[in-house]
Amino acid sequence: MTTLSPVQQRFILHWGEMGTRWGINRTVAQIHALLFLSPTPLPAETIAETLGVARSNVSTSLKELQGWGIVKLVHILGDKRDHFESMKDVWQMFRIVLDERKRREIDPTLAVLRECIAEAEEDKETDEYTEDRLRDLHGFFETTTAWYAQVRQWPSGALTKFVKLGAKARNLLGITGG
Amino acid sequence: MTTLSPVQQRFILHWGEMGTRWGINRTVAQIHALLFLSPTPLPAETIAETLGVARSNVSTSLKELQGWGIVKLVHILGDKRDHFESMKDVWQMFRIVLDERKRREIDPTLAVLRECIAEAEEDKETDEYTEDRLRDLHGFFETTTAWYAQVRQWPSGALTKFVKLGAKARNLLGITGG
DNA sequence: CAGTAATTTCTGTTGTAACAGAACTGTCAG
DNA sequence: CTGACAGTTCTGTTACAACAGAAATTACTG
Repeated sequence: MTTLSPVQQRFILHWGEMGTRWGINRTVAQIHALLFLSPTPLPAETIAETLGVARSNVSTSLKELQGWGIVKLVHILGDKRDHFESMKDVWQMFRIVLDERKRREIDPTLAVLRECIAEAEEDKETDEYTEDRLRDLHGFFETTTAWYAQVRQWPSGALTKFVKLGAKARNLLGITGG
Repeated sequence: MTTLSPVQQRFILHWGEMGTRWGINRTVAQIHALLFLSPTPLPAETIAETLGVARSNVSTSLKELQGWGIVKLVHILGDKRDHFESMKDVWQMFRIVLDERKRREIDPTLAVLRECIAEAEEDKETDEYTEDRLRDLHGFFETTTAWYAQVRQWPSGALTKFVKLGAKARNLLGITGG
C-alpha cells in the first residue's frame, strides 16, 4: 500500500476534498480514506510515506480520527509499532459520525436556543419577533433530532425497504396532509 | 436593528460559529442569522454597521447567500437601495440547504465513486478489496439519497407525526429485521 | 450630461489553521 | 545503563481563506 493505484489516489484526494467542505481537516479525511481502503491495518510511518505528509501530522490526525471513534489502534503480532484500521461497515461509520456531530454541534445549539428563548421571555429588550424565530428554530431542531433518534435504530436494510415502498410508506403511516 | 439585544447577539455569534464547523464562512452565517431574526429586510449598509464588518465583505457574503437561495433581494418603496431578507420558513430553508449540498457535494461524490468502480473493474492494478469498499460506499450514498428524496417530499408536519408514532412506525411499514 | 449614491470588483493585508521538522518522552533489548 | 526506535508535543513557517479599503462600475437625478 506504499504506492497507490490511480483509483485509490483519486478516491483519497476526493475524500479529502469533501472533508474540507464539511469542516473536516483535509489530511484527516485522506488518512481515513486510506485506512478505509486498506485491507490491513497500517502503521503511522506507512501512512506518512504513502500520503506524503509529515509523521507528526499523521500522529495528530490519527488522534483526531480515534476521537471520532471511526479509527482504532491495533497491534500486529511480532511488530511493536502501533497499527491503525478504519471501521469498515459504512452504515455504522456514518451513524457514529452523525451521533458525534449531533453531540458536538446540534446539542449545544439547542442549549443556546433554549437559553436565548428563556432570556427573551424575561427582559423585553429583545422583541417578540426574534423570540418567535428562535422558537421556530428550536422546534425544528427538536423534531429533527427526535426523528433521527428513531431512524438511527433501524437496521441498515430498513432504509432500502423504505425506499422500495416509495409513496406507499406515507399511506401506511397514515401521514397525509400538512 | 442597528444595535443588537444580548439575545440577538448571542444567537448571531453562535450561528456564525456553527457555520464554520459545517464549512460555511463565519460572516456569511452571521449575516444569515441577522436577516433571519430581522422582521424587515435590511440594506447592506445596515448589515455592515450592525455586525461591524466591511461593506465589501457584506456584498460578497450576500451574493453567496443568494446563491444558496435562502436570501432574497427585495425593494422597499421609496428607497432605492437594495434590501435583503432571509427565508423565514425553517423547514423550507433547511430543505433548500440540503438539496444544495446534495447537488454540490453528494452528487459529485457519487460520480467519482462510479468512475472509480468502473476503472477498477477494468485494469486490475487496483485490488479487489478496494473495489468492494468503493461499492459499499456507493451503495450507501445511493440508498440514503433515494431515501432523502422521498422524505423531503413529506409536509413539515409529517415528521412530527412520525416521531409521535415512535416504534410503531417500523411495524406499520413492515420493516422488521436487518 | 455632470454629479451623487449604491454596489461590485479588485488588490493588498491579516489572521488562522495546517503543517514540517526538531526536540522530547517513553519503551524495550541487550 | 545505553542505544535504537516509536510516538508525541512543541515551535516556527507556510498557505490560504477571509477580510478591509480603494478603485471601478452601475444606476439614478436634476
